Amino acid sequence: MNKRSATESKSKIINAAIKVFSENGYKGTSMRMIASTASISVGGLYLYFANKEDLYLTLIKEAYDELTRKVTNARNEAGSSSEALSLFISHYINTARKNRELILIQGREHKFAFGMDIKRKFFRDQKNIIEGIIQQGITSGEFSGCNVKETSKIIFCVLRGFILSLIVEPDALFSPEECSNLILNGLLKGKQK
Amino acid sequence: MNKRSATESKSKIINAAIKVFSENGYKGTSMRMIASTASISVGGLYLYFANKEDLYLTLIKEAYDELTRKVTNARNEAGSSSEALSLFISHYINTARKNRELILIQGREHKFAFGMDIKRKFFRDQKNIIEGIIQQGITSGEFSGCNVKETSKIIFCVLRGFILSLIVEPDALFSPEECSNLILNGLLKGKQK
Amino acid sequence: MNKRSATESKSKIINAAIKVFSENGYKGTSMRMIASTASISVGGLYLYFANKEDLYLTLIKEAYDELTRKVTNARNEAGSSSEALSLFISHYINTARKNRELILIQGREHKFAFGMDIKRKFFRDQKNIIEGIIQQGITSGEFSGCNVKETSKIIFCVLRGFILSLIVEPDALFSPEECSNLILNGLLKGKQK
Amino acid sequence: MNKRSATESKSKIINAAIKVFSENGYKGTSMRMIASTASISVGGLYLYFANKEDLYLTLIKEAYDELTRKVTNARNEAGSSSEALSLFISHYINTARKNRELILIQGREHKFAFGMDIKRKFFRDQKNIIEGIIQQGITSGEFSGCNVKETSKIIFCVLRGFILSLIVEPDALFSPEECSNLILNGLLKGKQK
DNA sequence: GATGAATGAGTCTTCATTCAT
DNA sequence: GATGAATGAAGACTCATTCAT
Repeated sequence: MNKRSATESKSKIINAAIKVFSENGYKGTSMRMIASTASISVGGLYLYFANKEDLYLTLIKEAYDELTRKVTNARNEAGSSSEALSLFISHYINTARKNRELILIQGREHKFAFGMDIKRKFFRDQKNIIEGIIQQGITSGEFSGCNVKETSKIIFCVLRGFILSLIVEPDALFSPEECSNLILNGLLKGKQK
Repeated sequence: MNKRSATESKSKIINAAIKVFSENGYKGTSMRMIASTASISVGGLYLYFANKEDLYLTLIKEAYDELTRKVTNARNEAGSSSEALSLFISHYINTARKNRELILIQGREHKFAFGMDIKRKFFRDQKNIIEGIIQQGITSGEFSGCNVKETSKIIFCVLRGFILSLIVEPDALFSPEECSNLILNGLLKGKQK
Repeated sequence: MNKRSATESKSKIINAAIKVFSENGYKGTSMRMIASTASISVGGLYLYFANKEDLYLTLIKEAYDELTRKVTNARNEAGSSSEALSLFISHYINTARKNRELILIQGREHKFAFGMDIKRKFFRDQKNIIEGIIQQGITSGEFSGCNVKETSKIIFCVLRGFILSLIVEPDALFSPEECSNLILNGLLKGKQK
Repeated sequence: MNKRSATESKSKIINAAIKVFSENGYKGTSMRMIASTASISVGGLYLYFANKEDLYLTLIKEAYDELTRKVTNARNEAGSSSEALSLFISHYINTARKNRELILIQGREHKFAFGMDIKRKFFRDQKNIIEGIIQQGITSGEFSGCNVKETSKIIFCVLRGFILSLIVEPDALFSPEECSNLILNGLLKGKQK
């Protein structure tokens, strides 16, 4: 019966849960797995979280909030729209890379019966930020007059795909710079960079 | 008690399994769910598949093979590299859209203890095809001299993200044309289309 | 994996459940106890009943129905009101004695969160029958003009107490005849029997 | 961290336990519930009672003792046997009504693995008192010559049923007077009251 | 071939009890 | 005295798998 402070235990649990959930998904993770990873008893888990769902939700909420905070800043720091988009992309990707656990964002195996409101809000927020950047670029004459909504969906999908690759297939990871470059300039020749 | 031919039963099971797995994930799907969707008995499932894993593996293998077949053709049908890439993208996306279940490809909730070899091979194949198209475009002077490996990873990530969106958030879906356009031309002004 | 017919298994479970619930109460009974008493696996229980509550409810419903049926007949078979009451009492007590499990009727340990509607209806029905008998006895001049409602409550309480004694303290059981006698004649001397 | 005297804490716990046990039964009551009702820590409970069972036993023992004390007096206060019986009944019922928690006496959900000796002794004592009253009434010529043992069992059952009704179904409660009246005079006409 | 009753290990969750502070 | 974090066994329920029919 190791006596730890409440906060210490809670953070041990959170870290363990992030690790185990991200490796095995929601359904594939048992409370026992989390407990043993956190070096705590099964019952101990329920001292800090009402149930498995609550634990999971806490996790993704935290991850979302952190990413949203960083990414929002990106927009404000930038001089031009190109720069804003590049910053957005690299913030997003670097945060995801560091917090491999962010993959949770994309968790999909439990039918989204819960937590979907959190997730949807997050996705909407992200897409709005991208749309804002692109719209501004078009208005300022920096970007060509593309379909804003479609384009931001595509960009968002690159990032989503990146995160999924973090778990599925680490070799698939690319650098933020190359990504910005492709999105800004495209593949075809004849664009003055 | 229905007397069906073996193949008929097997295909009923496969279709049911695709539907149910794609909606609920691997862990979220029970053999009973598959059986009842296939209008067959639980025991009947084990007449055609050794176990749940075997059934799942059969499924993704088939889905992969079909997509690979279609996508490979894309390359051969095309006149230019741009066209090849556009065809690849639209084949990929349209197939995925039609076979919503393809999302299985990306399924991640069961620790990848099995089936990972199949998946990895599939991913590698896909990326090789894209790399081939890009390389050819550069060689022929059609594309600018980008980093082939990185670029194809990014393109692959868009597609992967698209598939994930199929389940997660249908609003996020974009059109293949817009996607090809962005990838080919980029966002910045000043490219003659 | 003994193969029994569905009905056979279900009745084995019901009998086991009656026995175990009546001995240990709702909370004090585990599904494992019922399963092992029924010589069936734990999972087997859930083939026939959705959950513990469902099993319990089925039981008390059946017990109530049987008792109500028997007791209703009592009234119709009797010639006089005295006889009707005596028959009611002996039917009630004998049925309860035979189905020791009837005690479930009185189960109280789970806060009555469920099943209370069934129980209440049963109690109301029983009391109505007694009231009917007493009222008729008064009308016909057979009984003295007592407070019908109060009196039937008291009689009902004797029966309820009898059933509780079945579990708590078998020595406390009395004969239906003596009970009828006391209720009809009272303790005081000077009544011509 | 409240500094209370030991006796103060102990009585707070007892009161809380009476309340909670009587509402939820033995198995339905958790130590945490008692602790929080008593505004004490979980660990604090174990400072005064060895375990849950000990706490429960202390409770029913106290409740029994109180009732026995009151009811014993009844006998001594009375002039006649009729009066003694009436007093016994009203003391019993009124005490029970006031201490709704007395229902614990009848608690049945925990297999009676423990506490049964206490309970049995209590029941035996009560019945002996009733038997004594009846016997005396017969000897003195006040009561008719009924079967003493059977009759006292029946009377005891009315009281037991009354207590059970306290929880199960408050509408079923009757007045002590009516009860005494029925038991003394019976239902049939022709008795001079 | 096909059925579906049966199994039992495994899942989430609760709770009496202990003990470092 | 008092606290409350920690434990682990036990409970309700699920599900992949088997097998008698």
